[in-house]
Amino acid sequence: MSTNREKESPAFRGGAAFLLSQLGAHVAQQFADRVAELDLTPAQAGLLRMLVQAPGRSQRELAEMLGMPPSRFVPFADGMQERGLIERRRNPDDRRVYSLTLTDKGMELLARLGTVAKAHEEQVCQALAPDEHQQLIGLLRRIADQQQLTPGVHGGYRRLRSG
Amino acid sequence: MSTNREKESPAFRGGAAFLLSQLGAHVAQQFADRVAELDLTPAQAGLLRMLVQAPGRSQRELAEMLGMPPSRFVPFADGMQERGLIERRRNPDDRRVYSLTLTDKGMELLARLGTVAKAHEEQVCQALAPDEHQQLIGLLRRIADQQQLTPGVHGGYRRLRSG
DNA sequence: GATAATGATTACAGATCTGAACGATTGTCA
DNA sequence: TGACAATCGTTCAGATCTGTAATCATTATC
Repeated sequence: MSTNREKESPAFRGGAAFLLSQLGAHVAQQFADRVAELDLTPAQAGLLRMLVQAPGRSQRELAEMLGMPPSRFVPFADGMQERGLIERRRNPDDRRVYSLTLTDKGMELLARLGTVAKAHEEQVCQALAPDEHQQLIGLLRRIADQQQLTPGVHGGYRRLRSG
Repeated sequence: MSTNREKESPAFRGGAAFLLSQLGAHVAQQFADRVAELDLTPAQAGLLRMLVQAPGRSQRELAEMLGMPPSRFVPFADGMQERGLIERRRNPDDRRVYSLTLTDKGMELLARLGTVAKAHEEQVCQALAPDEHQQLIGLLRRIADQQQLTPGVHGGYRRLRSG
């Protein structure tokens, strides 16, 4: 039952899981190329998006969402602060935590990021008719929900863990 | 035109490009966890698949397909050879190149890998009815073709390049 | 008011990546 | 034939990246 020529041929192209992984890596790379023109990495772009969705989060929460250890988040946020994109503000209620927010310059860049993301979306889905495009989004959201992925948060800014 | 509450809300969950990237990372991580039980990394699993699809390729070709520099491919192949999964054979016509092939042990492991991949596919697409599952595969293949991705080859075993 | 817990940060050691070089072999061309 | 360039596999050193654990300030517990 392992040599059916008909059953095995789809395996050469992979099922949905393989295609998602393959396309995901491809799409992520293209996005990285695009945002590089704004001097941003995908993780930096992700932070901008996260800060506008829910401002005032602590660094630990943000690091958790981005899938990076807090120790790595510090120099990561440093760079964005030095560029004037984000602001660290001490929380008056708990002076241990920093509340991170976007600066005006950060919001400006986020707007340009939106333009880039829109162009990227269209370039990726060129092959699809508008109704198919919506169909795909629907299917992907159903999977994302069932897999309990946080909407709008991309935890993939880490290397694949083997354990 | 940038503050339509209706138009902006889907952006919070992301379009198809974001979902593909998010789900791709998630699915790739789950696959990594699964194949780890076979003492394999995703890249190693990919090499096994590639060798059965088209045996006798040179290391340089394989490295190219996997998206890693030849210098990194060498220790990568070393490990698999030491485990007796692949074989390096000098090409009689061109003694510079090695032709890599699967050993019996490698093919055996590849069979177990197929079982793992099948279970993974079902787990990923739990949320979808059988016809939706096929629909999704169809849409993803159309995109993959249009984006000129090599069928069955996952070039994402590299870090995201910023340039 | 002493002790434990938490957030941010730093220090450090280990893994990992990259690009340039090297030896061996083959193609090219006078 | 013989010099020269190109290719394949490989190695190596420098740079980069990554996670763990220790440190400091602040807050919760009791």
